[in-house]
Amino acid sequence: MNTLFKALSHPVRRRIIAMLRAGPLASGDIAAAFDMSWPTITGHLNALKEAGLVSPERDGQTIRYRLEISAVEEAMAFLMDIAGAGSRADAPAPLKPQETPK
Amino acid sequence: MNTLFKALSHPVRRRIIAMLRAGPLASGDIAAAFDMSWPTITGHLNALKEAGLVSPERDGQTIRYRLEISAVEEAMAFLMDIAGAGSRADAPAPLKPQETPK
DNA sequence: TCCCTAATTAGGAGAACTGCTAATTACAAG
DNA sequence: CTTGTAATTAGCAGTTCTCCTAATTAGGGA
Repeated sequence: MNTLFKALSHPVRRRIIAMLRAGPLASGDIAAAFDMSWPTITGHLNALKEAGLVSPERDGQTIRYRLEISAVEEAMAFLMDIAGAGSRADAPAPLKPQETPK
Repeated sequence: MNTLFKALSHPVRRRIIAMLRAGPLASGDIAAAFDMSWPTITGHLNALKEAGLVSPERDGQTIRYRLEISAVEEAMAFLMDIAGAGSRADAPAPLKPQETPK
């Protein structure tokens, strides 16, 4: 959960995710879409991978990254949990604690 | 959008948001719920405020923070946009660009 | 084997983040 | 005005993030 939101907190990483909506892309194709060095993009891809947001698949020389919807849904679940209960004092039942930050 | 996800990326800030689901709370009451100094919590509240996730209201000496659902919904909209279009190659229509990171 | 392309890892500089203590502001009440 | 409580701002140390260039790994083809 922690790495998930941290991964989402950088504009370049969010844009990479948006690119992958249409389907898997090679690392190089992603890097080419940005005005940054390829190693920097690799770093962002690693952050996304660690968060479970993407997964790499090797195909010969190229490595293609696929978007993992389930991770996106996990983040969404957290937000729905909060948006669901308004700021009214008569909230129904706050649900389970669901997170216990150290 | 940027500050929004950045605000959500810290466990303490997410827990503060979760606390506010039930209704507004005073700064001191929030600080008391954590094992950290009050000024540190003030810092987190400022981050949440800048992201539009909470808004402060003064009432005498105390300052109460209220959760702003609309900001939560904004973040949710971004995620739905992505989860909506799967990783299938025949995606319908990627929607508007909606974000153009520098 | 040797070379080329695809991609990652290593290492480091500079900025941003996160926590603290001390000092300050804001309000209420005597 | 002075005192006390609520809360923020100021300033600083240590850590993490973000970007770069240089070096390295991995695979495909001559």
